Amino acid sequence: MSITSDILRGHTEAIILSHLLEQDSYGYQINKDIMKKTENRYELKEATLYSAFKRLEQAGYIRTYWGDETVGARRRYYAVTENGRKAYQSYKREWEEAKTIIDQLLK
Amino acid sequence: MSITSDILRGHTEAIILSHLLEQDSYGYQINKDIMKKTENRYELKEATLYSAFKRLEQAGYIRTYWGDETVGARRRYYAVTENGRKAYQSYKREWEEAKTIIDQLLK
DNA sequence: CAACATACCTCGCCTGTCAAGGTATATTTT
DNA sequence: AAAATATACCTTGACAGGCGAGGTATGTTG
Repeated sequence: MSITSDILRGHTEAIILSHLLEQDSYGYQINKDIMKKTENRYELKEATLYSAFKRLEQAGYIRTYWGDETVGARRRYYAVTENGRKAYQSYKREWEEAKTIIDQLLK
Repeated sequence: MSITSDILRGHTEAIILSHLLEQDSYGYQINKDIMKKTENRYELKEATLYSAFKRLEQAGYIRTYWGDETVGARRRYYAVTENGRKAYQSYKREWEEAKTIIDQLLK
């Protein structure tokens, strides 16, 4: 991993929501997907992931259900709710604004 | 202020260094300048500012000296060191990479 | 003379990250 | 068959940065 977590801090929830908007998924898979998407430049650590799930669920942005695996370990799937969809749009706008501001300040 | 602090977190030191690279300055002024530069969309809170100064000085990225004001309150000026200049370049590269990664993940 | 602006600074809480640990099942290697 | 690895879940507690709230001192303005 080459990116320090403090810079990514605060984006975890948006990253998860974005990923779940593509399709429902589960913790272990999301962790692997993020690494793959970023070619190992960024890893969303498991502990970070699960604490974000908790916040997202409490906020009503995601809901969960158990997969019906007949083989292998059980999987807890996550799905974005309607409120989550809206929250994602808001996160995204915030990111665009933050990007502009930081770019302005780091000249 | 419209940008949440968690998104800006971790950029404080880079923002300060960038500002000081333009010219030496002091706490109160930097605080005002950042607000002006961002048209009040972002405020670097004083407590945040001073704790960042401490870290930057401890890291050897800035040095300080007292202004020679004959009127008004005394001012503690900050100046970027050579190491600070290098650190800034590093922060900047990190920011560019983080930007790419987040843009990739928030589709 | 009260209020506000300039200028400095500290303390302690809050929150997100994550190392380290744990559980259980399935597959692959020795 | 035992050991190692991979898949999958989860919690605890430490740590660090941000910042609200508070403090000090001087100068200016209504």
